[in-house]
Amino acid sequence: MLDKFLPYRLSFTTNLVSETVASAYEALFGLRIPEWRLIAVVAENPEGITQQAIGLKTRMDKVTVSRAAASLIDRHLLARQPHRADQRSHLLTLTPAGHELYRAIVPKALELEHRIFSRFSENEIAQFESMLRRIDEIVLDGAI
Amino acid sequence: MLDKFLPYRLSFTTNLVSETVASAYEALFGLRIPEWRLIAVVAENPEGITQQAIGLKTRMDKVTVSRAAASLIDRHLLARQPHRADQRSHLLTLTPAGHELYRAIVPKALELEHRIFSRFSENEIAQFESMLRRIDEIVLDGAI
DNA sequence: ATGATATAGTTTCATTTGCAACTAATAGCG
DNA sequence: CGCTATTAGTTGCAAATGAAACTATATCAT
Repeated sequence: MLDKFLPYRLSFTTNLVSETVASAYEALFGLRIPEWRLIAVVAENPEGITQQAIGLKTRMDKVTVSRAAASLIDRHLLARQPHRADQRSHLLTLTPAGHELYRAIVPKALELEHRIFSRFSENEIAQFESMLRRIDEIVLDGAI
Repeated sequence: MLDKFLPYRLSFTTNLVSETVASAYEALFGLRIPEWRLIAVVAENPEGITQQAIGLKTRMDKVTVSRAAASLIDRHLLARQPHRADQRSHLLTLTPAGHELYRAIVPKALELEHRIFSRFSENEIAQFESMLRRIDEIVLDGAI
């Protein structure tokens, strides 16, 4: 039963992968997963992005986002720009050091991904990703 | 970058699915995920199984297993049999109430799984599971 | 046998997590 | 405008997690 139960298998595999990835980021860059996610999202939104937008995109709790942001700002990897349109929030952007770190992480992340999926063809990888997204859709559509 | 990064996608999807499953188990049976896993594993090992064997199989921390077992024993869903071969451990078995609960959960779990994967063909489901297992192999083989 | 080392399981403690309450700013409605 | 309701983000608190220390039993080498 359990062994063939897909939510269990999914969780099992994800834990394995996440542990691997988390310890690599920690060892190489001193970043935890939420911190790395913020760096990546902010890097992809060079015009700046609010914490709540990050939360929406990644489904991370706003508390998690808040704490990751605070920690990165402390370390001068992230900066807050005033947000004209809504002064409750700020726009997060990367500092030069943040950019540099991002550029250093990306190739390592891709390399790691490549190793984890080393026995998959391009085609299989695409298919796997598409299946994950279909599951997301189903669950998010509330078809539960 | 992040959006296409497979360890991230995997974690994203798993979180969605796990939240769904966890709240269903909690609401329907008052069980947390580790507790449900113990019930299932013990049900599949009617001759009894030790906590450490459960930990090995499921990769749950021994503390998690210990606490889930204690809680289930408190609720008379699980019982400890003496373990002749090694008295540091016990063999966990289901009580009649535990069996009954197990028989009640299984169809609900399958139904939920069915809903989550409703847009997948049998074939796709098999393929998805096999991919997850291949990832497990790669990571567990230390090919990282 | 006897002492040294290892293992099963529990307990303790520190860390992580996320909900809920809070603060500050905004939006909507009279 | 001015009052109420809502939202962005932080802080406080309680629950969940896991590493490390601990207890009890087992194994192994002499």
